[in-house]
Amino acid sequence: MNRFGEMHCSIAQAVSIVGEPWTPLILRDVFLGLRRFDELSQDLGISRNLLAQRLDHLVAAGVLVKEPYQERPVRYEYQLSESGRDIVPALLTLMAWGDRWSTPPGGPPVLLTHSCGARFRPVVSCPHCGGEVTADNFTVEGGPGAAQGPGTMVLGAPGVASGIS
Amino acid sequence: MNRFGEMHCSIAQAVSIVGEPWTPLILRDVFLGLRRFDELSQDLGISRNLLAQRLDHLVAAGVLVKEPYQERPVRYEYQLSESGRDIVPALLTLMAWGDRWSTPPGGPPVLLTHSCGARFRPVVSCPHCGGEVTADNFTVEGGPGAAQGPGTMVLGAPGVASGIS
DNA sequence: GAGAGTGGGTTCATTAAGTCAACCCACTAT
DNA sequence: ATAGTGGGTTGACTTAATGAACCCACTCTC
Repeated sequence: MNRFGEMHCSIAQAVSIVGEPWTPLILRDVFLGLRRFDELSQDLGISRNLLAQRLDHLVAAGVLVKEPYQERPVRYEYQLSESGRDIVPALLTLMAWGDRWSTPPGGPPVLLTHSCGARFRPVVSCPHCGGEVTADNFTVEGGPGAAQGPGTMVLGAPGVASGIS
Repeated sequence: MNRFGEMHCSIAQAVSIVGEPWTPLILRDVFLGLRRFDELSQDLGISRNLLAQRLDHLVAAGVLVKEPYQERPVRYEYQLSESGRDIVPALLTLMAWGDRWSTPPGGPPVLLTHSCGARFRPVVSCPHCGGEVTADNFTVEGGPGAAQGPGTMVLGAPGVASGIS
């Protein structure tokens, strides 16, 4: 796609797909039930050609699937694919951060309720111990796919670690 | 800043700050220990004027702080502020998603180790029950700050819910 | 004390991307 | 036959990103 897609960094990979302007909001709307071109166009106020381009990109990336919901005339709707559904929690963590650091007047625009019944604020945790992950309590090191290249100098040297203030 | 900042949506708020091209990668690098203009410029291969602009933006948004680390001549370094440190877990979830759906040949470029000792893949969970949050097991509803406006139609009507397939 | 080096930028011309309004087409409903 | 709907495309205009060059204050080396 763009140059981010060529970097050996999973953040860059994710950014090459969901880092384009509007894309996270398109995914949010599709998740929330808006599936048709015109609904998205109206809700977001995005220009229609750009919306068409973004949808194409997301379909090509496998994040959305485009399916006809009627014949004559053929009409399409967009839905989240498996990878699209899998990115929803990541969007939630971004939302939680936005809520925390730039809450609009009146309080948070949305509230979340988990299937356990609790209203919750999403946290990132370690699946082994269940503890929350923060900038201070984990380390990073180069993995098997680490490589030198643009955007990855800092990881090129295996063993580089961080965190644990 | 841009039009995303005016939307009544916390995802849009987050996107208005970290959704600009390069910004997530700048934050990643600063977190990993690159703090100086030239280090960032070299690692990312970003043009220098754009890097300067992004750093200014991030400092203005309170995500980074700029501090002199020597006098005569004055030299500055950038570090994560509290809100900057708080966004790191959100970047991890994006990274995990990138790892899962577009792993580069050779495996994931980085490995994470939690303070509990386990090598882990970050998951998003509900702090009350500890259970993982997926696209299928939570609901969304308009909160006190919900408002009509561009980018928020779907949330304007309180009570809109989703999830729980 | 002349020249090279370093850190942290700014300026400028070129190219790519986003925006807005208008248009198009296949079909349906009235 | 006319108007409406869904899902786009086209084209002119404006904004943003890129790459290379330049600048300045200061230090280090000879």
